[in-house]
Amino acid sequence: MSQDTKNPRIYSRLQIAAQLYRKVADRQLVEAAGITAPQLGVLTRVASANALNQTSLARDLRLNDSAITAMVRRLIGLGMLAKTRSQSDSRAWVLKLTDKGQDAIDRATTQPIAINQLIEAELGAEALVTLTEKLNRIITLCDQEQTVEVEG
Amino acid sequence: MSQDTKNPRIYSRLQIAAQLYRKVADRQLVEAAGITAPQLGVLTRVASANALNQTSLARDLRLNDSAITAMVRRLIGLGMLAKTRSQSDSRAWVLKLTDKGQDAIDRATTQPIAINQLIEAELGAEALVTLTEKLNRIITLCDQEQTVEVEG
DNA sequence: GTTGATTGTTTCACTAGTGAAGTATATCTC
DNA sequence: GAGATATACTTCACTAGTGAAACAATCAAC
Repeated sequence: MSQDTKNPRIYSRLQIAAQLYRKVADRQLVEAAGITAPQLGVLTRVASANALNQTSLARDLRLNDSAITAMVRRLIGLGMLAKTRSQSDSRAWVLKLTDKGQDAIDRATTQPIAINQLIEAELGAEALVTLTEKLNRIITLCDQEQTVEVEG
Repeated sequence: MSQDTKNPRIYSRLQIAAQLYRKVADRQLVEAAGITAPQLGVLTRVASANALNQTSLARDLRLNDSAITAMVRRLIGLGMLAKTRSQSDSRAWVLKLTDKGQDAIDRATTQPIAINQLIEAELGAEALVTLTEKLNRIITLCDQEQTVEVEG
């Protein structure tokens, strides 16, 4: 009984926070820009690079190749993204924003997303920094565990 | 450019940390106990209650009713869980652990899950507490945003 | 005691992710 | 330059979640 209140705490808090944050952010983002939070992540990455292929995108966002395949398909379906064959490597695609995709980014950055502002304001700059640091620490530890498993 | 390194930082760090943590924890848990982390969450909740129905379970874990329907179906498929009609309310099911389900919990609590121990050890007790507090703060803020939206 | 609202559960269509296996193109090596 | 290896991407089957709509059983009110 005290076991299931000690150990899983962090894990489950993290899951609940991430899930809930995404749910609320999605709702507000879809309202403001017609896209979800993960989709905005893809679009902004494509916007800031200048000839991105899917494998690099996957690495940048720390996602699976197949997650990117699906993501890109949806975004093309929404008319936010376009892909053309790379001239230097005919296996690869070059991803480009459409006007509609740029528009979505603009709307998402112009209209403030309430939940982001609320969390930033309530936690304060300092707490945000230490929180980010701890999350990064967790990410690093997970990465280590993964490589250990693969090698061992 | 400085915009997409400022605002989405927290959101995306949180998502990446939660996703990665789950991936690693799942791998180690499946190895140790034959179940995933969310499944362990369900089983331990069922174990600690004494006549749980799905709606209460959903509330406890902060999940959708339909997520529970699917979760329970999978766990029954694995032979970890059983459900019988409630005698007091014939719409509801009463969830019960099978021996195999109890066994999975035992194995998950006996064999330490490396990633949990690593994170606890590396962050330290104090940092864990403040991290949990901040995650709870985020959860509360998201809850508020949700109820505001519904009412407004 | 019907009638109407609420509650417990399911189904459906969807997003978002993993991992393994397959295909096609590039690249390295001899 | 032919063969082995690596890389870019897709497909498939899966877990895990959301939200809306439906259905049946219960509960409250009249």
